[in-house]
Amino acid sequence: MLGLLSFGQELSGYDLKKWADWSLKFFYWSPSYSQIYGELKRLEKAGYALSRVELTENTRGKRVYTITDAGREAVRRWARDAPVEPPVLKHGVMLRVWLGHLLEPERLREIIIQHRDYAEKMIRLARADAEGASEIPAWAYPEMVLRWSQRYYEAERDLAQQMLADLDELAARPRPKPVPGAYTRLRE
Amino acid sequence: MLGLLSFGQELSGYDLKKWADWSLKFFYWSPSYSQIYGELKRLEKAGYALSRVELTENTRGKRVYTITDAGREAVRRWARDAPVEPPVLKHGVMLRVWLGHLLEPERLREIIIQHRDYAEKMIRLARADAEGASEIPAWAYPEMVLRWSQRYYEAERDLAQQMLADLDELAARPRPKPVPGAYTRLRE
DNA sequence: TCCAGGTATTTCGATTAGGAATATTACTAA
DNA sequence: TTAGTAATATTCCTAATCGAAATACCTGGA
Repeated sequence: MLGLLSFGQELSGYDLKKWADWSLKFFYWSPSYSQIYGELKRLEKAGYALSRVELTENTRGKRVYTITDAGREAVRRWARDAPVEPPVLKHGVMLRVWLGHLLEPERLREIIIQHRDYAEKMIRLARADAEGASEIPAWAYPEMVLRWSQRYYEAERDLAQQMLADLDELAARPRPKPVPGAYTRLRE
Repeated sequence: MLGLLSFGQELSGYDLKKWADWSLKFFYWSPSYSQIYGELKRLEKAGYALSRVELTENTRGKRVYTITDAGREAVRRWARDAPVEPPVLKHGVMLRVWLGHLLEPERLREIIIQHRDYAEKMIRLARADAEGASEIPAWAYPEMVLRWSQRYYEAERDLAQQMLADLDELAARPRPKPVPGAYTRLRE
């Protein structure tokens, strides 16, 4: 949240959510509204953000937040000093492949193909976002991440394609004789 | 959890946790103990799992669970019919790059290098796990996922390397003249 | 004038995380 | 033989988080 505010604009909770949805979609999840509004209050109490109620003519008021120097210092400290955590991945598609023994091979193929198509969609989205390359120096980093995202989803697509090939190879493989009791000895 | 049980062994909550930690580490998170023990009770109540207390000589008892036919049918249904959700990614490293304007360029490099090293470690781990390729047919799918994981982390490593190059390119880039007020017009 | 859709925030229950607490057993080294 | 620590096994508790719905207002178009 402080990271989003660190670009310098005044933002409402609603803005924060929309912007997080939009800008982090390729590499991070976006917190829920309840999370955001609660956190904004805590940030203000902690002195990391300041709010005021914006009352434009014939608009209902909204509370907008700006980051304070202390807040900027706090994100900066986090970005600089927090331990580099490994990325968190929850790959439902791979979980399904992992449970391949429960599915018909054709259904498994379909699932992987759907995932490949999803990756392709993400490539197009990232490419579209990367179009409007601006001259503003602060945007240089988000743009770098956009390029990374493009390549990431290209890799994801290629990986899915590879897996389809592996699946064919598995289907063609001569079946080894079943060992008696094999399934109960799995943990050795 | 049902997926883990679907391989056929009797497992305790503790086993479940350890096995989840070990077998899903490349592509999925592992639920917490509290989650697991609570869920096991619910699964039993729902008729998806059966438990008994194992009391070997001079061992303290432990409750072990097996999957029932209804349980097997439920995971199978999930694996087959549940909508193919996009993978969830929380890439803290990219979040940091995105906030690159808050860091010294050298620190950013260090962070990316650490991430590349992490990817390399994961490649080695996946390779090591893939070594013991078994003949047991049910293992074929986990092994496919292992191969996928290897390639996934290879891509992650290459992507990090690319990003280091991009970073150099950015540093070498002639700085555009700062536009007055540019930072406050970011949202247009 | 009506309705859909976007803006803006709050509320609530359910889920999940994650660590501490509690025991017991197994292994290792002094 | 004993002391210590690592591993096994489960429970408990608090805080974080989700996600969906509820509320309400504003705008634009049919």
